[in-house]
Amino acid sequence: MFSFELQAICGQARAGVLQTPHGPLPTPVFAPVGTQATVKAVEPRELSELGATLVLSNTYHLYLRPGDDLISNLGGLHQFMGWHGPMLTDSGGFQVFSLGALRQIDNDGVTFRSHLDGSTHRFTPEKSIQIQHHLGADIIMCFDECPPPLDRAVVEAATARTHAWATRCLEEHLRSGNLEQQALFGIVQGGIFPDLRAESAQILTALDLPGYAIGGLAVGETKPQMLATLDQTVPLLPSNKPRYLMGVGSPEDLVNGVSRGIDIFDCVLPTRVARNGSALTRHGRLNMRNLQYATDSAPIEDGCTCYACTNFSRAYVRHLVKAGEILAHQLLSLHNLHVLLTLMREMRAAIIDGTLPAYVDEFLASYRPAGQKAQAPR
RNA sequence: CCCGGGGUCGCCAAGAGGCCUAAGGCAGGGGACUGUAACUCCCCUAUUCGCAGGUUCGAAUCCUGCCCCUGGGA
Repeated sequence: MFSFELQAICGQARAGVLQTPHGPLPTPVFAPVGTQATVKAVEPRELSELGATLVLSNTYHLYLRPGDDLISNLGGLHQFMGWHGPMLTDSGGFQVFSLGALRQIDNDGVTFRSHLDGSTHRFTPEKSIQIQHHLGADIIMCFDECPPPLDRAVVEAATARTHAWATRCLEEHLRSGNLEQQALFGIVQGGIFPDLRAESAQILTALDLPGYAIGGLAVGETKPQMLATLDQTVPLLPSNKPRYLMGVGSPEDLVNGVSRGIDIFDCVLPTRVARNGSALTRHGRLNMRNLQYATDSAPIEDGCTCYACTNFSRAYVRHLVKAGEILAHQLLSLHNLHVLLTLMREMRAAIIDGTLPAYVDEFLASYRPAGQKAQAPR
């Protein structure tokens, strides 16, 4: 279980397959985020139809509500949410820091207040692993501290803590005897500081975990800083194990990540942005509220084969968005996930064909990142 | 016809002589969103207060006339 086999390598990029208890997971792969045991506005059936293979869910949220023991008693997270493919749970570290009010960090763990009712809770590395055992995802994550990436002193302290916690996570995981059901991934921290990243990678790889994540990116640094950190950090991770870039990303981030040797991504962006009325396309982002789409009979994205694009006009989608209709969330989430999942499939094929560099060049040449207005080709 | 009430941004609505080149909300226009606190956040949107005069150093605010809504009575 959890063997990782590389099928092809193209530059730094790899195409592989990770074996999980819920089936083989071809990489590179993008995982839609289902924080509260649901990918918002998307049915598991639709996820399958979109070709999603890995779904991320969340320790912090499910611990607070409905409770990890409840989920465990009902047969685990797969059964509970009706997703029967590979699944990954985040450790709760990121959420404790981004959501939990009045958090107090010490070397043993974190005390925080629930964002739901203000009640006080405490996560330790052991607790996070125990919760993740209850949930039962195929891939579970070490409890880490995700600091703002630019403040060296803060990053240094957080990285040291993350290392100590990783050891405790592994010990707790070993104690559980769950090694055949769940793979525990480590998380490299270090912000944008090469020496801290190197130290982090070295300490964590020594634990010989079945996979490694790069954490602490896309949280405030610039794109060039993120790419430089990837360029520097990825080669320090074992090449025979999956590499996971946490919380990323946008279409261009996926392309840049895959070409730098990342195997797994997750991101709320496609579904969150969908709920706020934006469409991702392979040329850039479209704000579907814009007046220019009011009478536009073209699909969201020309040539797209998703359900939203093959059945509805921009004018209709804009109407749904403006009217605050739930279907707007559904159609845009579907489309945005389709764009990213298709992108990943195409890149995987290009790696196997050995044509990834050309694919990447072509993609980036016609892509305008958010902030620069995308063309809306007719 | 008589007696009241009212006319401030597309809609609702503060304001009652100088702080009004007029609050706020909605709608509208634009932007944001990267290990998710879905339906959020940020920016923009009336030199003008029914119309015309007048009083005043100064009027959306006071006075006069007219127009238009609205309640009651003939």
